[in-house]
Amino acid sequence: MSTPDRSLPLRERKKQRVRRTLSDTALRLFLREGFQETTLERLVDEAEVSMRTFFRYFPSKEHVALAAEGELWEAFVADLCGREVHGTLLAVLRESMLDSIRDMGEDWERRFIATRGLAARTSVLRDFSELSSIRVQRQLVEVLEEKLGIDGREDVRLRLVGEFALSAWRCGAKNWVRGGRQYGKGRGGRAELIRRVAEAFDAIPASLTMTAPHREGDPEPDVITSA
Amino acid sequence: MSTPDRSLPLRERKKQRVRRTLSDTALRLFLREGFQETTLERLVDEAEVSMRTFFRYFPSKEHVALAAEGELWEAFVADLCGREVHGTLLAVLRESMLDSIRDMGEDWERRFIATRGLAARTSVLRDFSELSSIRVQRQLVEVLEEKLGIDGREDVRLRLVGEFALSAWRCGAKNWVRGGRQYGKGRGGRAELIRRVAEAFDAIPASLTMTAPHREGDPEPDVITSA
DNA sequence: AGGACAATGCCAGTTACTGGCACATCAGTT
DNA sequence: AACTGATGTGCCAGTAACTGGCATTGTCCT
Repeated sequence: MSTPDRSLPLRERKKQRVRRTLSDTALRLFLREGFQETTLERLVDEAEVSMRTFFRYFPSKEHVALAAEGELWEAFVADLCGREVHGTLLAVLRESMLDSIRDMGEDWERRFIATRGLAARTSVLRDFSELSSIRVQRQLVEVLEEKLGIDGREDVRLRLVGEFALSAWRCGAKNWVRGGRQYGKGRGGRAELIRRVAEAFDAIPASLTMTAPHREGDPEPDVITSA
Repeated sequence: MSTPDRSLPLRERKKQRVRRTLSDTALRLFLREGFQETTLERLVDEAEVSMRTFFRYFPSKEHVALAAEGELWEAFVADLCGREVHGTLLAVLRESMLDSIRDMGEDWERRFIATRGLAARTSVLRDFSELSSIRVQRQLVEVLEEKLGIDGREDVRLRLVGEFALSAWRCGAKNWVRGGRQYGKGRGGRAELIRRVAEAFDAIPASLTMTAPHREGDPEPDVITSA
């Protein structure tokens, strides 16, 4: 339940505590009673802050539910900003993303797993989560444009690379949730998440040339046409 | 402003007319006064239906604004369902998407352009549009799973292919809007859209191996590492 | 013409979210 | 310790998207 850093000014510590109380309480209530079913009124009552204050910390009900995910994206963008770019851009994004996951605090893992479990059974949160990933992709491209001096509008490839990185994330994360459920506790931790996302990144080249498997009754396939 | 098909039963024609009135009025009002600024009350008043009826036609304010886009996705999924799969999946998706754009009705083009212009200056609509594209991607993968007898959870590549197709769409459409604005009227039509999306599809392979351009002051780049 | 069914309108309610202002709390200064 | 400016919080009243229920109207079929 990590206490705020002692060295920070009192005011700052207090803010962090409020924020944390809100997202923890939210996660607890949402998991127990459902996201849609829990009203914000109930939440702010439980967390003992006014509704007005809630909205000073989170811009929406969805944001507080997926706070852990938001923190990851913040870290990811920050990591990318301070990273030297060598080799293929896709490889850079891959490393940056994996490192970001690795470097999240100890407590983050637990919260993120809960968050994902919640999203898995709440369609509006699934939507919101995917939307967030697209927003991150936009930021990503902006960072790269800045770093490389390329205009993403001139060179389509830049945007595409951004898309692919987040595509890999979405696929990896999706399979991670599923795997976690299937193999019970112990699995489904951070290491497994990293493995899944890396796996998705690595599958990218092969997916481009993927063809329909030959099933009985099908006519003979033509020569493979250009992608 | 295309009148509903004479052969359809009266009831059906009436429904189509209401639907059309709603989306046309919405587009007109939103373009003139802004999406956020126009309340649904104003819209249903203008279209002369009750608010309750509005929600029987469109599940949200966003949906009516982006109705034209929704129609495209509907057509796309339908096209893919009735399509034989030969060659690489990505090529199939590419053709299916381009054909769908080509086959949309005459009137669609005008509405779609307006729709996109609106989305370009309304952040919540941009978000919603991208979210829609992700939803389509989900459907797409389901269709392919069905057709090919592959489980997307077993083979990551399937989901990735779906992601790439819609990535290409997003990039292509984005550049299309920009290009349309830049070169004035005449350009920015359907043919141009198709060209842009095709261009994005074609840039996919090259984007995987894209590296940072060499800028003065940079150290010598290493050998390209594996993606 | 008349019954079945589909679409619409009306009304009253819920809930996420916002602006404005008064009040409280904290940091730095004297 | 009191003073001050800044920063954070609570309260209140409001808006606007969306929903359920039921009576009413319109369309189809025989």
